[in-house]
Amino acid sequence: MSDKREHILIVAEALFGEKGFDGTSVRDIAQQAGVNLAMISYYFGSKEKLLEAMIEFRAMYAYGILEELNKNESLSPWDKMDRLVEFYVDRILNNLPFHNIMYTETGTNFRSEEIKNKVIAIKMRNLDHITKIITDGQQKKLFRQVDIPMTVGTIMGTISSYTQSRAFSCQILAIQEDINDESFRSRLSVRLKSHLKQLLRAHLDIRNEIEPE
Amino acid sequence: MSDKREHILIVAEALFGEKGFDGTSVRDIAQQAGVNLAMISYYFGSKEKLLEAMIEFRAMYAYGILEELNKNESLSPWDKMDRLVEFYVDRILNNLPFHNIMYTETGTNFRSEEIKNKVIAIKMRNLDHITKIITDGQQKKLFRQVDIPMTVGTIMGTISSYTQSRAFSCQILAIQEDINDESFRSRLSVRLKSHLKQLLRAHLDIRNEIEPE
DNA sequence: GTTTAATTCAAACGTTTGTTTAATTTTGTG
DNA sequence: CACAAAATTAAACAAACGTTTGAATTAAAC
Repeated sequence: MSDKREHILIVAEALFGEKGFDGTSVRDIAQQAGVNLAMISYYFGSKEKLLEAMIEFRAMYAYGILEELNKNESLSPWDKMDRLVEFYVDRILNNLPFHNIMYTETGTNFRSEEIKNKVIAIKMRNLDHITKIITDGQQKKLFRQVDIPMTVGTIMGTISSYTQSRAFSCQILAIQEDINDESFRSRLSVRLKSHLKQLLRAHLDIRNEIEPE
Repeated sequence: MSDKREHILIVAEALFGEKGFDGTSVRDIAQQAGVNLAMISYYFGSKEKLLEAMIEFRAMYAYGILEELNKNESLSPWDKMDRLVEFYVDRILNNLPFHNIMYTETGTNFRSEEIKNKVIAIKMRNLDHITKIITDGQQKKLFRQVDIPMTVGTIMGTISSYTQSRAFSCQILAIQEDINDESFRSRLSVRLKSHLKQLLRAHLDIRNEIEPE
């Protein structure tokens, strides 16, 4: 992939993440990227194809890491869950613009069938990996019976609920608003990881099986 | 509020929820509502003010219910948490279009300072109510020490992660896609409530306090 | 019934939108 | 250097955008 093409993708990612797909014009992108307006059509064909290319571009990002985690025999299911939490929090916080796009632009109706299929494929892959870890823990009599897709929704949803708006998160979490982005992400990261680990430990522990009332 | 004004608001809500604020034109709204294009400016002043009016309109919605729940002395903290889950799941599933707008349109940068303040005010109010319930449970030695704002994020985030896209949710939850909206919401409701109650029971129970390692 | 205010309307306003064109410059190749 | 392909440009395109206008209609008040 040419440098310029990639540069446009990264600039567009920041703009889409900030102002949304419909809220960003191709002129915005061209100007911010320092290229001629016509280059977007030239490289991608259309604005929508650009979004598609962006998803393709970022989807490659995490391939392998989860596979590796799953195959690692030396880690207990508990360790794997902890690492899973760390992986997702880090990945999302380090790719906030793209995550915001996924979060925002995949609403009720997807922009195109291609985009819809790509996004769903990514999410299904995630679900598969987490499912393997949890069922493994269940077979080893460490984890109790839980609704696995819902548990995945809880992990992703908790992270997402604090990555959509800085102003909002600072207010709720009592973080001063004027710290820089790096510090904000770092504080949010610590807090999310610690909460999610504690939450999942209680949620999954077989000793916390609900007694029939 | 005049009938026509309210009718425009409801139509706009459905459209914004489906196609986003920027993705919906005032002409779309006018046509769908069966009113003249100029009536939107006439009633609301502008498209953005319409969104503001919509938030105002819906924000009134839940006032009182949470206050009542909190004051109810006959309910245990556990009961209150269960009712809280039911309340939020029901409220969000019964107002999916509006919830999608809040979910989508309050991204990194809000559309205006007024809207930002309104939305944050609503969320802070929610946080306050849940905080009261949880701290009450802690004082009664039923709940353990948890990160309350994060716990709220978990509740809201879990629900939101399955209300953004029907296609996606059906796929993940293994629900056939061709059932009607009513049935979909009903099945999702049951599953969300059961998962969240089980999750929070384990998460909050003081008997699940983490032993220092 | 007359007058005043509120509502509705078709039409037009000036911008901005995504995309295309056709000419020009740059680059790579023999 | 010469030539073809790729990259870049300014300009223009039609369509869609949010908003405003001013006349026409309806409703309310006296």
